[in-house]
Amino acid sequence: MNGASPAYSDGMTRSNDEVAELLREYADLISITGGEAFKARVYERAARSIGGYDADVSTLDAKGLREIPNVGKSIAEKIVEYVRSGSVSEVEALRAKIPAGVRRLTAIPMLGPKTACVLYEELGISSVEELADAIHKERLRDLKGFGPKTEENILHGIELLQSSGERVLLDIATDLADDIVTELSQVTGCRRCTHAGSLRRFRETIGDIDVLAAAGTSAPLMRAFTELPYVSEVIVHGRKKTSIRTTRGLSADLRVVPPDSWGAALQYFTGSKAHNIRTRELAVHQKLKLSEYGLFDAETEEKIASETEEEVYARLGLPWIPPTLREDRGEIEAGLHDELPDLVEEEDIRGDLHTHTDLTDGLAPLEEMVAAAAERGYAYYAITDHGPDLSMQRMTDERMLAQRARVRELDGTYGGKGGTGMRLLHGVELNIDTHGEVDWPEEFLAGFDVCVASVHSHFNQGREALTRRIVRACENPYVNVIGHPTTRIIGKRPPVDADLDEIFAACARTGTALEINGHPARLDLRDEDILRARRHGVKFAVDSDAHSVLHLANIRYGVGMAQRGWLTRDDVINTWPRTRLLGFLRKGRTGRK
DNA sequence: GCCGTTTTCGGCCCGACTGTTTTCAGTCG
Repeated sequence: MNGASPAYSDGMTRSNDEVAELLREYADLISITGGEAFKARVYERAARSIGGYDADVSTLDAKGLREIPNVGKSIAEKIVEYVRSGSVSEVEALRAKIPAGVRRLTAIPMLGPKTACVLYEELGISSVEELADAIHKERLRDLKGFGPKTEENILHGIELLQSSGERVLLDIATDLADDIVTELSQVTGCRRCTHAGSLRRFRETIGDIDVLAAAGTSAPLMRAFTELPYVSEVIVHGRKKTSIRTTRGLSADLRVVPPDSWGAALQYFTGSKAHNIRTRELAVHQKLKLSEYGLFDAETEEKIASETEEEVYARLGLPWIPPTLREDRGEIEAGLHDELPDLVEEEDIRGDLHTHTDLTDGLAPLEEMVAAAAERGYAYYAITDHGPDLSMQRMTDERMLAQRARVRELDGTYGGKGGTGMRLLHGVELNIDTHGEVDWPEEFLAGFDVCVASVHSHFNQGREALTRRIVRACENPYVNVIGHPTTRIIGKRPPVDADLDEIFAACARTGTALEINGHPARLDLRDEDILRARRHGVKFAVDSDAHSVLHLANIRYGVGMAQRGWLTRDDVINTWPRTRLLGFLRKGRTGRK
């Protein structure tokens, strides 16, 4: 419930996303009407499976639908009904009983389905506004279980909801988490401290920061945590767990555990919730019990494993599962069959294929960017400033050729004797115009080592035109990488409405890589699209799209996204040795050296 | 309502914290 809803309205909702949202709503309505809890959970699970399923549910029959995990006879029938008629009678029946505003009440922190149900049935409250009004008129006083403190909490919750702390981007959350971990690590008695939660899993946006610490006594850590300079409010304050709200709009949880529980606690606190439920079920089936304190024999309570994550997973019959896979998207099954992917890691990245300099809209001169890239230990590095189509960048043939000459010189310095061995590629970020054409004719493009091509404008062209436009760019024999393929800006601009499967097929067919852009506001492609593209046999380029020296480090977020898309080194062209990469970049071109 | 190297029926994750209900339900992660 109250999961991550994107801050923008998504123009390209897939049938799967529509169905998933409908099932989530049904699950909430079951909870609110006092239905069986496990039934609601099944619908939530099915919603998640469908959202992450690669085939479009509107193209599947009942038999095909039932192959989706957690989808059985009943849910398959509902999906068929939805695809055929646009609605599901049983969902409509509950909608008729429970106004939409009642479900909305559960978005208030600390107000769940049970409370929403009581408020509606006893007082007829069916919107957040009515609830605030009722509290001010003291109408909640007569209800059993509602005291003055509860009223106060609800009012405060409404305030928070209305000034809603949006989920924040990965870099913002990372900075705050690093800061908290650094501070707490210095507290006397702190044996270990790290961040966990969705940040450790590299989710694209972060709702709150989870920090785990190991210590014999928790009090000094809890105190230090609540006394951090940017704490605006202490939400809960206990011996084992404390939650704060910060002035940076993010809240943070601290859990303190005994040092010998570290592994089990880290496993628990990393999540996801769905992954934890699956691992705990796995434990139950083996007559074990898994909690944040360890893996125990269910009967004797004897502790079996707890010190490291590896041990805990091993005793469940699983290899260690990388945090980026822990979303219950098949990683448990893959682990049981020893079929987990050997994920690409940041150290595997041999070079960045999409970066800018101050020749166009970057901040740093070529020499500084190249020096910083060499510092990162790259084996190769591409400079890809904008072409002339983005006219504000004032690019000309002459400027581009002059940059190339300088790149070749620097390549001699770095790649030659006495250099770091890093080889430079001269590239460009082309603009894909409304017809799928790019900035220069083929003769000029032939001079580049690598061409990234991206959509920068006319995002609302319509699905067919946009799809054709990007497919056309893939078919250009000089275009090697489609940059930030959906052009989304998280929280600001929705992804373009295009037929991604058609684009993925075109990329696979033409030998064009899809970019995984590591800029924290882009993260484009996102994880679910990567999973789908991978099944088409597409290759990927994980890039920083750096416009400054500092932003070269953003490639780590791209790697996080690639891992969430289950990618291995073989899937990512910029992990390849230079000769293999150059072979890929030659694409289908003829007559090129 | 789904699911099965302990089950086609009988199960369905686990613990912390809060407020108020003197023993626990609700919510969260």
